[in-house]
Amino acid sequence: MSSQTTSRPRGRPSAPVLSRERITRAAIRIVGTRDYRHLTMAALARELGVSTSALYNHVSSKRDLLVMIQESLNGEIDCSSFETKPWHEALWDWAVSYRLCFIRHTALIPVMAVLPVADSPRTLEMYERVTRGLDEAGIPEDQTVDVIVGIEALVFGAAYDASAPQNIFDPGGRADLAPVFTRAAARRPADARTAADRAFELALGAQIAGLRARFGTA
Amino acid sequence: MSSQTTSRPRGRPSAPVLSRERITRAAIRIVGTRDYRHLTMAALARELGVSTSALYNHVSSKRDLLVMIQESLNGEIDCSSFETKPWHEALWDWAVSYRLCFIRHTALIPVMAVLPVADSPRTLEMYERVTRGLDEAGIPEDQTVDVIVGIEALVFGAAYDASAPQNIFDPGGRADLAPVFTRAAARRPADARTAADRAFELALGAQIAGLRARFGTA
DNA sequence: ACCTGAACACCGTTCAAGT
DNA sequence: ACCTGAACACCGTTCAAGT
Repeated sequence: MSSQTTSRPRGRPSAPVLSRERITRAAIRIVGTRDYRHLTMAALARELGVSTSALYNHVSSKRDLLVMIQESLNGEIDCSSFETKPWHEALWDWAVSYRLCFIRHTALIPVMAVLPVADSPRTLEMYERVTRGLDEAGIPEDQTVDVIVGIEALVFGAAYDASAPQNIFDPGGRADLAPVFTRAAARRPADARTAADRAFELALGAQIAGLRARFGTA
Repeated sequence: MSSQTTSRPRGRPSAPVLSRERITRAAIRIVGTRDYRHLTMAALARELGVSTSALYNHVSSKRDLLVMIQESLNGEIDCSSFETKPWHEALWDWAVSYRLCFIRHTALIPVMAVLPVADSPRTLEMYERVTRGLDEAGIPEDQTVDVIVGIEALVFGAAYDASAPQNIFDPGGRADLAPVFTRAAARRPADARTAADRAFELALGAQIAGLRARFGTA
C-alpha cells in the first residue's frame, strides 16, 4: 500500500508566490516611496508581479490590507519608557513616537481610530503596556483607558496637522477678514514642520501637566 | 436705437436650476440622512434632479464640494463665549462645540485638517475670534496659534473616537494578551458615546489646565 | 450660460477556468 | 491551494452637442 503517496503531484511542490507578509511589505514599500493614493490593489499586484485577483487569496479586502499595514507600523511605536521612567515622562515619549509613526501614514488614521482592538494584536499589546504603566503609577483603574484615548486623540489630530501644506495658515487675500490671526500666524516658525512640532509639544506638555495635577505627581 | 435690447432671448429668462447653495444644501441633506459613503456625485445629482455632469458647472471637484460643506458646517461652531467668559472657559466651550460638529462629519476631517485657511473664509473668521480672545487674555502672540492648533488636534482625534463602534475596546478572544487593559476597559461606561465623552472631557480639561498653569490664570 | 448624454480612465471585487 | 483573465458595478471627470 503506497499510503505515503500524497495526492499532490510528484516533484518539487511549487511554493506559493504570495503571502500576507510579502504583500504587507510590498504595500509598505509603495506608500514609503509614493503616496497613499498610489496604493491600489492593481499597483500592489504589479509590484509583486502577479494578477490583481491573486491578492484576494490572501487578503479579504483593501481595508484588511490597511489593517495589516497598521499592525506592522504599530510595532515601531516605542512604549519602552514605561519600564524605566515616571509615567508622565513615559506618556510623553510614547505620544511623540506614536505621532512620528503616523505623520507619514495619516491615511491609516480613519482606519486605526475606529478599529476594534480585537482585530489588532499589536495594538492590544501596546495598550497593555501603557495601561500597566499608568496602573502601577497609581492612576485610578477606571480612568487609565480614558487617559490613553485622550493622548491618542491628540496624537492623531497632530499627525494630520504635521502633514498639512506649508501655507495652511496663510490667509492669502483675506487677511482683512482676520487681522489679529494673520499677525499671530506670521509669528510662527517659517518651516511648517517646525511650527507643527512646537504646537504639538505645547499641547502635549499641557495635557500631561494637567493629568499630573489631577492624579498627583507620584 | 433700441439700445435697451439685450442679446438674451425675449421672454422670461429661464433661471438656472442649480447654484452652489442649492448643491451644498442637498449634499448636507444626503450626509444627514445617510452615510458619507452615499455622497457621490451621481447621488447628489439625482437628489437635485439633474444630470451628474451638470454639477460641474458650479463645482470644480468633489473636494471643492466637501470644502463647501465644511464651510457651511463651520458656521455652526460656537465661539461666542470668547466675548463673555474667561479664556479658559471659552476655550472649553469652543472645543466642545467644535467636536460635536465634527462627530457626524469625520469624513471631512482629512479635508479640514489640511485645508489652507485662505480657501475657507468662515474658518478664518472663527480663528480670528479665538485668536483675539486669547490675545486679549494675555497669551503671548507667538503662541496663540499653537494653542488653537493643539486644541483642534484633540478635537479632531476625539471626533473619530466618538464615532467608533461600540465594542472598539473589547479584546474579544485575545484578552490573555492584555489582562490589565482588559480589566480597565471593562470599567468604562457601557455606552460607547458616554465613554468617549468622558475621555474627551478628561483630556480637554487636562490640556486647558496645563495651558492655564503655563500662561497664568488671569 | 447652463444642461444632457455618452464616454473615459480608473476603482475594488468576484468568479469560472486552469494547474 | 493558488493563480489568471475576464467581467462587474461602481467611481469622479470630461466634452461635444444641444437650448
